[in-house]
Amino acid sequence: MYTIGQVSEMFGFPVSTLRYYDKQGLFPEMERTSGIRKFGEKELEALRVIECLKKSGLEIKDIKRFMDWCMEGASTYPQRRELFIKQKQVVEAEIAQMNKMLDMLKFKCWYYEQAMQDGNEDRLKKMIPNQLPDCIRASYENAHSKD
Amino acid sequence: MYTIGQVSEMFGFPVSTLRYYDKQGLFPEMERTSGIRKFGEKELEALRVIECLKKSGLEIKDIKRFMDWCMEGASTYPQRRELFIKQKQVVEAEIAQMNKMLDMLKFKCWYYEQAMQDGNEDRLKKMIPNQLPDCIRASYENAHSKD
DNA sequence: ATAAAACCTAAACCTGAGTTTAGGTCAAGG
DNA sequence: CCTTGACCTAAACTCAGGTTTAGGTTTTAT
Repeated sequence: MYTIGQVSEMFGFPVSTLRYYDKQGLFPEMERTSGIRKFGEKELEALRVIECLKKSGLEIKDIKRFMDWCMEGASTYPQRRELFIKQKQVVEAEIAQMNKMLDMLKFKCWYYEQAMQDGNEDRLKKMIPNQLPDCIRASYENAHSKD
Repeated sequence: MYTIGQVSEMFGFPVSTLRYYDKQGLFPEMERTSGIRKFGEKELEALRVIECLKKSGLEIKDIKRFMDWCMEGASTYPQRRELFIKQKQVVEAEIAQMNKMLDMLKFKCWYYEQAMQDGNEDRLKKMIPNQLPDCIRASYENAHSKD
């Protein structure tokens, strides 16, 4: 069993955030001794899930709904499974998008490297895509394609 | 040259958001004819960069700073390059994290699939990591490792 | 026994990123 | 011409997700 301060250290969340999550109902089974919160293995696993679902873009109230399902027992397995399937798709789409952003960023890094060498952007601005070096053209085209 | 409504269509941003970005100074060179905004190629490229930098987690005021650098000319190439190098690292780290989240989500999908088959979580809860099927154990371990 | 450190609550406050509203102006088609 | 839809502004509003504050209790170390 851990105190809120220890959990804060372990996960790198401020204490105020853990209290806030608790208030939002994200630790429905947390115990207390004379008012003081006791985080057990259940709460640590909840925090791992919270971290994951938050990073995948879910709102607190939807995470709360998931915790409610967990309290409701076996009858909600289908909903919980559906949630994770959906978030898996969301994250896969996000990674794909991030990779596109990465291409844009790589292109811009190269672009400003060139601009610094040239002292201006004249040559770059006149350049058409097929004059780009191979390793950069792919990134450029990916970054400038629609969707 | 495009109107704000056309650009809204092209990029899928609400008109109010484009006006908001303009107000925040993200289109420093935008022209107008009798008060009406005219989006040219410069503004479209700015929007592509805005999209990219926002998705990489940059705040509006930092994007504004970048636009200011663009107005200042060749002397700010180093700062602009640094910005893109840093954001590239940020996005790379984010992708790595997303992949970890994905492993957690895959594990949870499998977990609830099993729970539905079993009708309860008894078997799953007693299971220790090396009893997991190979294809899931890797995800589980990745998802539960620190950092 | 006592003082410092860590815990507690409720409620006010903050921030970023827009959105909405109210009241007007502009331009393209009939 | 004139109307209708798209445009304009300033300012107020919204919302999620916390953080801060004020005032109090509990635990821990000396």
